[in-house]
Parts: sequence; structure tokens; C-alpha cells
Amino acid sequence: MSNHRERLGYLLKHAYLAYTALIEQVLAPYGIEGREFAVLLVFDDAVPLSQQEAARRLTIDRTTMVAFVDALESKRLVERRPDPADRRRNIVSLTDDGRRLLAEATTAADEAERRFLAPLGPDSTRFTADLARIIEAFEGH
Amino acid sequence: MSNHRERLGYLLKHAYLAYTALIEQVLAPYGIEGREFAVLLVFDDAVPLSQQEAARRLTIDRTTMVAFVDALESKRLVERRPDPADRRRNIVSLTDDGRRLLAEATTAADEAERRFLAPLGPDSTRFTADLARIIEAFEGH
DNA sequence: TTTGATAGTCAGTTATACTGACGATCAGCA
DNA sequence: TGCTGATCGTCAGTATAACTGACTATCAAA
Repeated sequence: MSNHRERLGYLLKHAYLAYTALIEQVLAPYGIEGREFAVLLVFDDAVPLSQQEAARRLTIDRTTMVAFVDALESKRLVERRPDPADRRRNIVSLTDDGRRLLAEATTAADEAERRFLAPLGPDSTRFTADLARIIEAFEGH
Repeated sequence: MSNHRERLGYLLKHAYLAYTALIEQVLAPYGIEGREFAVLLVFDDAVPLSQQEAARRLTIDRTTMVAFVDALESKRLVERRPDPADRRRNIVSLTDDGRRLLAEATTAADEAERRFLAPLGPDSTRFTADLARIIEAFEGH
């Protein structure tokens, strides 16, 4: 009975849905969505990134990235400027506001992750490591 | 650095994407998609289900279920008939073809799950149990 | 300096699932 | 028996997300 609830696909999908619902709720007070948070994280890097590099890291399309940067720029959280070394590219960097907001949002997201993993007890890091292992194995297709 | 790759959201999303890609590939020879497989699984139940009950179990909308049953019915894998006890409802049941195909597809999906979890070594059931635990905890919102 | 490739952008398309409304049907009650 | 409100399946329309393809500007290499 209730066979489908034990299938891996069901479990992965609903774990992801549950996490998404939680993180959206937690980030809402900061005026950003979960995906915008991810984009901010990518651009908050030691080396400045072009839009396309950032898109590749998140495994989204470069045309999709345009809209994200548009949105974040209109919120004054990031700014585009042409890469002097290659003027086809945009260097996207966080503004001071962006960095401030990202710091606060990260704290909130960390707390949400802790709550999400709480049912697993003390060794929830094992679960996270398992996820990473699976993804890594799959990337070598 | 490469901060975002350690975030739980990234891990959950990409684990789900990897699994989806694998299962779609494995089910393609049987002429069904991953979501259709899930729908078949739900309707292959001891007690006959209405469309709405099945939709609730998969956490999809009842209007979405209509299209799935349409597709599966046109492939002669399921059939609708009005519930004699409540003629507002459709009882959806698998045809003989549907049962046969589901049996084969299930074998293939099981094998895919095994391959997917292989990187975790012998105790991959722990990982699955963790997923179930998280979902269950979240359902009590 | 010409050729082929790449980055960002935009318009249009596709995929997916939703909202709202409708007819048919049911359960409860006067 | 005949109303009243709710439910089921269905459909049309809508919203959202992400894509494809084309375009311009720019670069790298011969």
C-alpha cells in the first residue's frame, strides 16, 4: 500500500518542496526570493564573476540570469559594469546594501537549514554529505 | 568560496534534478514519463481511488490530475468509470496493459534508484530514511 | 582585417500547474 | 419530497518559469 510514498522520487521532490517553502518564508522579510538569494551568494565571490559564469555555477540559462540581475539591480543589491578586460562581459558585484542584506539573509537561511535538519538529530551533517556525494557522482555522468 | 554549492537548497535541488534526469531516461523505453509513473503507482492500490484522492496523495491539483488521466487513458494504461456509489467521482483503475507496464517500469525504476544511491555504499537506506523523516516532520507543519 | 566564436539582451515559445467557473451529483434537512 | 450547500470532474483562461533563436557588440586568431 501507499507504495509511492516510499519511492525516492517522491521523497526527493517533497523534501525539496518543503525546504523551498521554508526558505521562501524565511527570506520574505528581506524582500528577496530563494533563487535571488542563491544568485547573490554566487556573485559574492572573491573573484568577480560575469553573468554567464554565475549562470553556469547555478546550472541556469544565461538568459534567465539576465532577469535575475535586472531584478537585483533594481533593488540596488548588485551593480553591473563592463569588464575592462573583455567588454562583452558584465562584472556583477554586490553593492554595500547587497552585502549587508546578504549577511542578514544568510544568518536567517542558516537558521532555517538547522530547523529543517533538526528531525535528523545530531548527525545531520552526514545527510548533507550524502547529498553532496550523490551529486558529485552524478556530475561525472 | 564556492559557498553556494554547500547550501542545502542547492544540494536538494540538484539531487532532485539528477534523479529526475535518470528516471526519465530509464522510463522512456516504456513510453511514460516519471510523473506518469507516479500516477500509475498511486492508482495501483488495493482500494480503488477517485481522481481527487489520487491527486491529494501526490500533492498535485485535481485539475492537473485530469490531464494525467487523459494521457494515461489514451495510452490504454488506465480506465475511468463512474463510481456507482457516488457518481460525481471517477474510479480510475489500471488496465491489464497498465499493470503489465507498471510491473516492468517498477523493476527498471528500482534498478535506477539502486544506481542513484550506489555512491553512498551499503547503508543507503539510512539516507532514504532521513528523507522520509524530514518530510514527516514537515507535514506536521 | 577578415573570420569565427562568445557575452549579454530581447522577443517569442514551451512546459507546467494554477484559478475560477460550470454542470452533475450528493448529503442533510425542513 | 424538494430545497440548500458542498463536492467531483472538467475546461478555459492565466501565471510563472525557463527555454530557443536571433541580434549586436566585442574578442581572439590567422
